[in-house]
Amino acid sequence: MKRSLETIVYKKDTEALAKFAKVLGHPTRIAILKHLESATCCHTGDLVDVFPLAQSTVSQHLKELKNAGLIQGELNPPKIKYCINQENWNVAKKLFQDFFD
Amino acid sequence: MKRSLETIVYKKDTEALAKFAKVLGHPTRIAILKHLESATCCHTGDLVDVFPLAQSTVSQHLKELKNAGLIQGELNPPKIKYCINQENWNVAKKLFQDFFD
DNA sequence: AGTTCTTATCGCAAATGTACGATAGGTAAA
DNA sequence: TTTACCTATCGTACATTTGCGATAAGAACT
Repeated sequence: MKRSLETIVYKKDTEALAKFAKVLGHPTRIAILKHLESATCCHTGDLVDVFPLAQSTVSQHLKELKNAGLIQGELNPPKIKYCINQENWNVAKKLFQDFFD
Repeated sequence: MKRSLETIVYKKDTEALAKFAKVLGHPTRIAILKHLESATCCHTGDLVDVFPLAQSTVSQHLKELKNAGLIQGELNPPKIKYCINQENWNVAKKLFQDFFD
């Protein structure tokens, strides 16, 4: 990508909203989140069973959701239990609410 | 991308939400939409002045927003006036609202 | 120690996204 | 018709994303 020299700086809210939107911009991740909402919590393996995707692929999506802060995983050896991160979920919710008027 | 043979089919709402989110997943496009919200309408040239981006790049972002249905352009020769497409805007709004509880 | 179970990470391939300059297209006015 | 203006599209380069299989990492049990 030929980029201009300086990176464009946007308002914090704009950056934050775009970051959340980007992570939501894939149907699998939306579906994972919906699943986590309804199931309260679940393990990676459960999700691998739900989607016709490789385990590594599901794990990657979970990683991105975790990086964005939308989910969190707590150890429950040898499994990991993933849940919605309610705090950041509300942050994202508010950003979208404000954006859409 | 080595893909599995069959494409995964998601629920309609999931697909639609992901599509909107994807388009919102870039700070420039968020900023463009915010600008269009406040200015009611504006021309491509105005946006080119606002962002330190090439005219072709801005045009490309506008095209994606148009493809997603979030904006529409009406001819106002030799300029084009871009506005929020309120109908689809409301569709997106509702999808995000429902998603976030 | 080794075994098993679960999940993360690595390395690769292919697709998609982002940005630019250059060029084309379309309209209005000279 | 030529000129000027505004916008879209083309072609290109590089970055990022997506997906897979293979491998590593960690904990619990034998």
